Amino acid sequence: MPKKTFYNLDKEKRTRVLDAALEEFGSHSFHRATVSRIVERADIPKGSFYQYFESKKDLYRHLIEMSQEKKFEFMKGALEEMESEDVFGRLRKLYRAGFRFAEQNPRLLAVGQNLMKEDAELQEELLEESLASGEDFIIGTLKEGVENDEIDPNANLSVAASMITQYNLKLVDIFLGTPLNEGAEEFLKKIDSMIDILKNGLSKE
Amino acid sequence: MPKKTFYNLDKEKRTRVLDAALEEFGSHSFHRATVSRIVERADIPKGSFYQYFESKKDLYRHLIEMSQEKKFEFMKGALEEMESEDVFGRLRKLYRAGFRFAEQNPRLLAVGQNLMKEDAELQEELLEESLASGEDFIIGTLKEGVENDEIDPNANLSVAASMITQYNLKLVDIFLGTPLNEGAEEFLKKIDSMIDILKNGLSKE
Amino acid sequence: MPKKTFYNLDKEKRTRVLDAALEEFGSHSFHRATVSRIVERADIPKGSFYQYFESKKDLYRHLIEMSQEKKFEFMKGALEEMESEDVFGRLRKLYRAGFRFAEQNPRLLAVGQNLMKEDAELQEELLEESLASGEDFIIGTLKEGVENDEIDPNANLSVAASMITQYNLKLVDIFLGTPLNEGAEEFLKKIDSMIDILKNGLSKE
Amino acid sequence: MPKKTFYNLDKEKRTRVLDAALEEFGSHSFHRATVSRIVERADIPKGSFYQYFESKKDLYRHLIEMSQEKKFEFMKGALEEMESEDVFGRLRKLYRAGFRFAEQNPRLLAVGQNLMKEDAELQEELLEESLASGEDFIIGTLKEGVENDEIDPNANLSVAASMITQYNLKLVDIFLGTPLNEGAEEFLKKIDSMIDILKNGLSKE
DNA sequence: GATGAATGAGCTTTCATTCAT
DNA sequence: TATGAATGAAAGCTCATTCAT
Repeated sequence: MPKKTFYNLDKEKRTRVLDAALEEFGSHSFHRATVSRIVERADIPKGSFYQYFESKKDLYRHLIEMSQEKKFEFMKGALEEMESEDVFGRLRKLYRAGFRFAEQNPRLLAVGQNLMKEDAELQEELLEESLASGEDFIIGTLKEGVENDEIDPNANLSVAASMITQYNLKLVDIFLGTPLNEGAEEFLKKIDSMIDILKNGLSKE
Repeated sequence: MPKKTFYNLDKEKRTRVLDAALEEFGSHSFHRATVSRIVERADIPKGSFYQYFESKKDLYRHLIEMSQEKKFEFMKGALEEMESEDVFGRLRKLYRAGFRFAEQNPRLLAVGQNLMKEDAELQEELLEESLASGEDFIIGTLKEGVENDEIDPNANLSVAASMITQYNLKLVDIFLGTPLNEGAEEFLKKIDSMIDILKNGLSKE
Repeated sequence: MPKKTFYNLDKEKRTRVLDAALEEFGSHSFHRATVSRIVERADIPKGSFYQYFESKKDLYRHLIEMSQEKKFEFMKGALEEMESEDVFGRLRKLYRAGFRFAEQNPRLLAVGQNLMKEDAELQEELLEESLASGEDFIIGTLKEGVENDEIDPNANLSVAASMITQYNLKLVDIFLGTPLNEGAEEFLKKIDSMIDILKNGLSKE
Repeated sequence: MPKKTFYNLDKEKRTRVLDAALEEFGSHSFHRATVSRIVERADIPKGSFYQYFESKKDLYRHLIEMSQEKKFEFMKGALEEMESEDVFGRLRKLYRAGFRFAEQNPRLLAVGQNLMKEDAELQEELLEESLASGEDFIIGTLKEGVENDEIDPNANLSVAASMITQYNLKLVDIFLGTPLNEGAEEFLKKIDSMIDILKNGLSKE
């Protein structure tokens, strides 16, 4: 956790620091990111950095948590209006909500994506249970599909969920411009195509 | 490219160096891998390293290329006997061949997997077109499926191909023991499940 | 010397600061003690610290002087009732009084002991003449023993006095639990043994 | 242990590094000693330091061990010719030998003396059993005195041994010029006086 | 060509003290 | 006078690469 000195900072400076950190951790892995570049970009003395944060990891963890909270907050709305839909309609809405979140918080997305490429060790340390929970949520949703006769009860839901989360990584990479940043339309079409493939692939009959 | 001095080395030494490098780049990302550990493990002087290679990256690039060639060589056989099958049967065989390759070359696999987690920048530099080419091959195969009336011509083949390659990353992670190393059987079952989902998902009608 | 702002503080706060300082300098050498920990423990702002004291050393010096005064005050009583005894009886009482002081002011003792392990430079700066004066007092006492025919006039009193003060350091270390904190009884027995050895060692005949 | 690169250095440079280290650790405690000053004095790049040693502590440990070995080597001779003497004669010779060693290796002495003023933790880590063994050796010698009827069997040998080792610290301080460096004669007289006091103090009758 | 020592920029972190309000 | 953020020099250490023999 950042020290309270950080929260006592005036908002402009706090923002400057967070922006510099997002920029740094969005474009470098945790280990390659440097405090020196962050303080330089934020235009604060290096000593100040350690007045605000315990360590480089402290700041990183803060960013990750911020990102998760923000995304959770954002997704809550989407999740509520999903209730009525069938299971694939819900997944589609979930993805579209994710896309809107990404549009509004591209750097947060980049930080998270970089974390996904880190040591398993670091991931576990920072994400704790939340890593698995993403896939578990998908599996849960698919199970409801089975109960509603939308999904073949013999389908391997665990594999399907992995396919979804893995393809999501690809989407994020694409979104972040790796290798190329396509337009929103193109993007939403990809989401729909994936959902359609899975819908057909898993549906009863 | 390694310098010609490297190729002048007797085979035993060359192997020792490559083995040490595989070990290092298989267990560390490019940036965290150190030349010191490689030369120590290979039991060669540090100066020699730079007689053989231009730089750390030079060796890394060589490993990546070697790995790709070796895999290509290995897959050629599998590809030939795939001719007769239908498209999903071929994909299944492709994956099973990939699995056998992985079993025989786990460290090569690890190096490649680590590269997938690197900076986009580094990936582009080292993989050049070959990154896309893997996906292109899948797309080509799927296209044949369309022509043979096995696949719905309206299906988004590019998305399907991405789903396949992305899920492959997951399989490799599982294979390499992250997060858990399951038995071969379990493994092949996952492959089959994925193929089945896609088969249903993409098939005409 | 502390600034007058320190003396303007209400007693409770002043005590809090001194306690925090005793704790810190009792458990760390001067150089390893940190102002940050002191202000944190005393629950005062860091800026205030420098309102009260010129520097870390200023506070340290104050503590040392306080400690010496307090000990001197304490010992005065013991010294008075020693008059009637022979010289070794007096030394014994001196030590026992020192032991009681230690029991009542263990942290003061620890601070002093830590100082004894500092750079000679720092010691000289802070202790000035008082270092020697302890030994001089012992020598004075021994001289009286010579005059009273209790001590051999040829004995090297300076060496004897050093032996006493040096052994005292050992006792303090033991007392402070380094390497092991024995019971009071054991402790007093050691004092007696030392006195006995010296008594025999120095006595006439 | 220093790395083998250190031992491969030409003697002049190796000496320069060791001299710089002795100078640094002789005049500063382990924690206050800095690698920067050492490399500056030795006139080597900082990177080289870490080619030669694992860490600051590695070098320090080496110095301590060197010092102990050297002293042990030196003392062996003295110990042998002590056989014939009575117990106090032996202690006297021991001290005189120690003094000669000090004269020839004053900086080694200073390093050791600084270590005695360190954290108990650091001492234990670096000295392991050898710390206690010094006092044990003295006790053993005194015990022989008891067996030979030279020492009162009721004497507290443990206290006597502590007095000896503690006074030794004082002697070393004096020798190293803290507070003042006296002549050799004066010095030897102090040793004799201490031995005499103990001899009388412990002798039977 | 082989060797292994030399190099130095850069890393994260600490902390006494000063500054600005 | 009180406050707590600002500061920057300095610490130990790493490592890819170059240099000298």
